[in-house]
This record gives sequence, C-alpha cells and structure tokens, in this order.
Amino acid sequence: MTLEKTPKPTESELEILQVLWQHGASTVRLVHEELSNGKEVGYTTTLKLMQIMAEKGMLEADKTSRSHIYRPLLEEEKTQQQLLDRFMDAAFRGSASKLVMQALGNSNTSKEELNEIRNLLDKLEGGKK
Amino acid sequence: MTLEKTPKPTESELEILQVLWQHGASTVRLVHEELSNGKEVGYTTTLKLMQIMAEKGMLEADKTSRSHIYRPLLEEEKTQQQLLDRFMDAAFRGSASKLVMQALGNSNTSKEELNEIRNLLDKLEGGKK
DNA sequence: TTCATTTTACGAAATCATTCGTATATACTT
DNA sequence: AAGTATATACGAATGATTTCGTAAAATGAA
Repeated sequence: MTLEKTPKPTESELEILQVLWQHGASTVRLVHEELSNGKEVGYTTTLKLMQIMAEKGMLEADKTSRSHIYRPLLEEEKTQQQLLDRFMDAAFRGSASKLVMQALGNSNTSKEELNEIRNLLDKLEGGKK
Repeated sequence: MTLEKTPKPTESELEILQVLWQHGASTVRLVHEELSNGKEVGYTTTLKLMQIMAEKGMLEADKTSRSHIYRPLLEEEKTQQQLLDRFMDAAFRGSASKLVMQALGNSNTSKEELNEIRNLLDKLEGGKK
C-alpha cells in the first residue's frame, strides 16, 4: 500500500478547509469573504494560501473559468480524526476520557446531543461487559 | 480585573509543560531526558526553550542552586481547557458532541472511564430534563 | 476602444518556532 | 591546582507560516 504522510493543515489552512467543507467547492472570493467575517485578512493572502494548499495536494483547482474553483481533497472526518489524535496526545497525554470530560463539562451541549453520546456509550460498553 | 491574554504554548512548549505537570518542578536536565525518550533533541535546545518560556511567563526559574529549577506557572486543567476550546473551534467548528463522538469512537477507553463519562452525562442531563 | 474592476501570478518581507554552536561560569575529581 | 564534566548565556541560522505589494491577464462597462 502506498505510504502517504498524513497531511497536517496549519491553522490558517484549516480555516480554509472548514469553509470548503461547509460550502463545498468555492472560489477564492467566497472563501475570502467567509474568513473576513472572523478577522482582518487581505484577498491576496487568502489566494496565496489556497494556491499553496493546492501545491501541497490539499485542494484541487478547477481552472476552466477565470475564477478558479477550489475543492478540498481532504475528507472532513478523516482529517478531524487525525488532528484529534495528535491533539489528544499533545494536550491530554493521550487520555480520551479526560478530554471528553472536559469537552462536555464546559460546553452547552443539547439534550439531543447528550443522548447521541449516551447511545454511543451503550454500544461501546456492550462490547466490554 | 487585569486582562491577560490567554497564553498559547506551542507544540514544543506543551511537551515541556507536560513533563513539568507530570513530574513537578524540575531541572532542565530532567526535562531534557524525558523529552529524549520520545525524540532526538539537543540539551541546549531544551534549555533555550525553557528560558524562553520563563521570559513569556509560563515557567518560573528558581536560580538559587546551580541547576536552576523550573516550575510551571500555567495550571494543567485551565490550560487544557483553553487549548481544547480553541481546538474545538478550529477543527470541529465548535461542536463538542462531534468531537466527543470521534474521540470515543476511535479509542480504547476502559469500562471504568466510560462509566465516569456516563455519570457526567447523568449529571448534565439532570439539569436539562 | 478605453477605462475600471476582478482575478491570478510571482516574489519577497515579516513573523514565529525551532535548533544548535560557542563561550563562559560553576562544580566535581584526582 | 589542573583537568573534566555540567550548567547557563548568548546569538544566530534555519525553516515554516503568514502576509501582502506589485504586475500582468481577463473581463465587464461606458
């Protein structure tokens, strides 16, 4: 099997990926406008970043029309999982339960979401009884 | 109240903090040896990093003896919470439940830990019934 | 066509994180 | 005391990320 290094999007790259995951393939213009909601950033900065990401193989540019259309080549869930694994190691010395407890303890999670989690717990504990 | 920016330890800084959180105040030598278990790194590199961290106010150096003793000025849980909040936003667009589901789904969490989490769920849902 | 607008291309500056070489000071050993 | 080992101080190289200025190309409007 081809051994490919797991890509590690930087913080800025991740912001761009989030926009693309949420909106689907988009122009630099759209991505830039989304980012601008949250912070000051120049258009060419966004452009450059997206071009670099394309070089790195994180995005693919459709250049048929003047405004190129970029789509993410990284899958959202897979990427999140990789980031999460790294983060769990770095910040919580690998302890999933510590991380989960802190995540739940300090956030407003809806009743429905809590139930979803409980169901998952049931399924997991089923295998360990 | 004094408004202080939440500190953002880098990856290397976090590694050092983890050692200090786990072992308590320590010399550069000890921290360096711990880090060396996981990767190649020069002694002066570790030293420099810890000095920089002291400048930034993350560590405090007791310089009374020749081998300075560094202790962490950042609290483990508070720091983890801040990192977690940022990470949740950056990687999961703020969704605690998505993060939690992925964290649990893809890790070997013991029965005991799962029960702890379930208890927390009970407490949380108690307030929402 | 001419002018203004929008887009991409390119290169380089600015910033930040990481690494380490070298010098100097302090302590230990014989 | 002389030599060895260990520590800190300092500065600077390296490398990665982020930022943006400027120019050229493409498009749209007058």
